[in-house]
Amino acid sequence: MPKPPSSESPDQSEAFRAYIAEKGLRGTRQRLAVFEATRNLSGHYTAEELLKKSRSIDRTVSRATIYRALPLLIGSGIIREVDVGRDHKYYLTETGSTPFRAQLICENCDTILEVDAPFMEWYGKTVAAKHGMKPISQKLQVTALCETCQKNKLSRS
Amino acid sequence: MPKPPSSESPDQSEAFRAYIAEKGLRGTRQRLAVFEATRNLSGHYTAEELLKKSRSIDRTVSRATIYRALPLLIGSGIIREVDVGRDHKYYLTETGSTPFRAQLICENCDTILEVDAPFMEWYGKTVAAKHGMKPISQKLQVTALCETCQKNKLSRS
DNA sequence: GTAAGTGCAAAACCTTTGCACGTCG
DNA sequence: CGACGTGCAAAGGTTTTGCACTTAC
Repeated sequence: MPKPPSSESPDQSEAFRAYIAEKGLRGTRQRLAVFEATRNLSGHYTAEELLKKSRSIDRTVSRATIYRALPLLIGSGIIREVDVGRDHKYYLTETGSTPFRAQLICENCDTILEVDAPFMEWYGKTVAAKHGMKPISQKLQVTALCETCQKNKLSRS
Repeated sequence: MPKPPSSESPDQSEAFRAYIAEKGLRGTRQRLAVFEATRNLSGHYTAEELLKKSRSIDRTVSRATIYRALPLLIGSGIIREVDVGRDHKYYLTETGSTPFRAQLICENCDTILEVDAPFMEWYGKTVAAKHGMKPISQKLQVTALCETCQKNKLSRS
């Protein structure tokens, strides 16, 4: 049984293959490896972490390929980009929940919590309409200090 | 009339001098020039634009000084930083309005509109508290397509 | 077969930093 | 005077790109 216990979402995989086929793109070994990597990652990860995971599936995946694959994965709804203004961006494998989510970020340890914020849809529509604009997306982020870091800060000062 | 119509806010200037004095810093020629530059800029500007304006007041201001002055200006409430995930950050001279403002950004032409969003304060407090966190700041941004760009996009395709 | 995709390494880009000199107080 | 601030230029670090080689279809 040389078959490793990896892919467990043949449907999502099909969705991805369908997406790239539809766009006239190619299902290369590397692209499929990067896709596979997103299946095996949870939480918020960086491009670098995606590269590492992808390479554990296919050693030939390069950093450039990761960066070239990211727009495809985002466009096909496989992953979501989360930019919290830090040095590097984070990515998140989509799980089918609302696309309207806010981020609660600890300023000290950079931990990110995703929280549903369905009213964002209404807010975006309303505000955009008020200025004759067509809403595309909305972003809501709360920077705070988590319990652990609150204690550490206190004991430090 | 050789006197140009520049500084018109002696009180704000005092507030800045007080702030740096309070922090044990120095009121150097360059710092005051950068401050003065913020008085003569409106809307969203970049560090580079602030440098240019500052140099029009004092030729000796360097790019490094701008970047070193920014945290001071932000800390003293003179300007506010607006990071919309573009290549460079934007800065905005404070006018005394609510610090709880959302940004409405045109995805195509990058124009930024500031809109009051007072409920952000409540939202931040509530969400943070729900996770035992202490809120620090919140950010709400709506990406959209402005009227002009909507027309251009249509006529282009 | 051929055009899209890939790896490598260099480029890009804003921002930060090290260092020696200048200057505020 | 002495420490803080400055200019210059080089470094930093993620993401992008040019180019020649591969490869999916």
